[in-house]
Amino acid sequence: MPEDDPLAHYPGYLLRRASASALGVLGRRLGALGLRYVEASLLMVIGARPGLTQSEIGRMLEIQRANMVPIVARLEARGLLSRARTDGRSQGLHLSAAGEDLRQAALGEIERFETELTARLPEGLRGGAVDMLAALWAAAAGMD
Amino acid sequence: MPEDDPLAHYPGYLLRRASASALGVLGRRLGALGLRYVEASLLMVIGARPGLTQSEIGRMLEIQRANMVPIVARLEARGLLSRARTDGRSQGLHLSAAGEDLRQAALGEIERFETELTARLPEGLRGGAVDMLAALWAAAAGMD
DNA sequence: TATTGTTATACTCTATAACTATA
DNA sequence: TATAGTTATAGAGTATAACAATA
Repeated sequence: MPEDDPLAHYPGYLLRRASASALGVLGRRLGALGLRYVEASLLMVIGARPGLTQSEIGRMLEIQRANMVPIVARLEARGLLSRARTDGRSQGLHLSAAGEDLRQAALGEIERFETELTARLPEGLRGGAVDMLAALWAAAAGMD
Repeated sequence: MPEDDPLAHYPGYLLRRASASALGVLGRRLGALGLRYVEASLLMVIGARPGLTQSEIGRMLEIQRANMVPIVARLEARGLLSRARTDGRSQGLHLSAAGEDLRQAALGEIERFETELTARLPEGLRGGAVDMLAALWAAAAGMD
């Protein structure tokens, strides 16, 4: 955006600024539902694939086991999810009715956000954003 | 990337994952130079536009005044930059010789990173990444 | 009154090491 | 030996409120 910003031609920088800007907006909207971004992500994943353990979800979202603990505990304390032992050490996560309601509300916000973001892109770029971002993710992940 | 990730079609999510992945790689490379990402950004900006104050740089990079203080102090303590009063309350920032050397080393890493990231994109997407990211940034910033 | 630099503080996210109990 | 969940802790990044000096 600002043409006097000497970093504006670097994709890493642009990725960071675009991400911070987008997540800021979405985070504030989810905050109105009482959810942080990461909490909404968990509701989405558990809703789509009930029974996953928190370790499995952590691997999927690249959140470490230790850092999953307070996130899941917070959602459980609010009665949004329940744990079902599948194993002496594993517990599958499932949404409660309240969790499912909140998941749908969050999904509505996320889809409204996606629609609005896409609508604000120049016409020629609208169709390709998701593919480009997926490709950038794959490219960066491959550099590890 | 993972087709069993139910969030993989949302640009906000992809932006976050791509950004985290890319910045992780670049951050580790800059770390080998003894720099954090935000410190390297400051070296770039001051190198390109010497004399800017830390408040001005903060506005450019969306870092708040209060949070600029320890960043600038750290770079100054390492002898990478100096402050020149321009005003009773303002101080323009300039790179020292060591700061300029480190800036060039960091720039080399950043450009190597950019080249490698771009090379890892599918051919058809290589040319459009920067424009797409700039458009996404502008779109998200406009939603504030 | 507004701005610069600053201090203090708190919250979120992320990272590591270690423990326990199960497999 | 490896894994799931957990605890504790430290490092970053980010946010707000307030103050002194200056414009």
